Amino acid sequence: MPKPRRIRKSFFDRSVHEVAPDLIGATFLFRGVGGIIVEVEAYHHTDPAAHSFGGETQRNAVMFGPPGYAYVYRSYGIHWCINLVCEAAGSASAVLLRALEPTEGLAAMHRRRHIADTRLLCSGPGRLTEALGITVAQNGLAFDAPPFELRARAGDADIIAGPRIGITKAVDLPWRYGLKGSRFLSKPFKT
DNA sequence: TGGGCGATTCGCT
DNA sequence: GCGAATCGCCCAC
Repeated sequence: MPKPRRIRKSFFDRSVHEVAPDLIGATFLFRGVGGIIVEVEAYHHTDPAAHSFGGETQRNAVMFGPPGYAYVYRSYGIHWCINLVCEAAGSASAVLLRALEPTEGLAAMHRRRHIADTRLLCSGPGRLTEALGITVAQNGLAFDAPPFELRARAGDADIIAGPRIGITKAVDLPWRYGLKGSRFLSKPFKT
C-alpha cells in the first residue's frame, strides 16, 4: 500500500472532470474530523446547474477565484454545502462534496448530528457539513492548510458515475462520482 | 425502495 | 416573490 500524501493546490489545477473522480478515496478532515470521500459531483461554468452559470455574484465569488479553495453556500435555507474550486482562476468550476465514510472524530460527529447510525453521519452534502461543523465561516479558505487536511487516495479505487442529485437543470449529465459499493453513499448508483 | 411534504434563508428577477 | 446542488419523517407498496 503506497503512503498517502498530502494534496496540494496544483491538484485542483485541472478540469473538474479529472479532479472529481480523483477525490474519491481521498481523506478529508476539518479540524481533525472527517473521513474518506466516497461521493462528489462536478459543476462546470458552462453547466446550467452550476451556481456560476449566471455570472459572478457576491455569493459565488469564491468560485471565480483561484483553484484549491472552499466555496460554501446555504442550501434550502437550512444546510451548508461545501465545494472545492477547480481549474483556473475565473473558470468558475467546482466539485461538491456529497458523502464521506467517517473515520476520524466519530464522537464529535455523533454529538453534532444527534444520531447513532454511523452510516448516516456524512451521507449527504448537508449531513457532511453538519457532522464536521463546517459553515459559511469557512467560505474562501484554502484546502491545503489547516483547519483543512486532504490526503490523496493511496491506491486504486473502483469509481462509478451517474446523474447528479437534487438539481432541475442538466439532469442527465453523468457528473456524480462515487466509490462503488460503499455503504456511505447518499443514494445508491444505478447499475 | 421510493415518493411526497414541510422546514427555513437567501440570492436573484 | 420564487425557487433552490437537502433532510428527516411519513406513507404506500
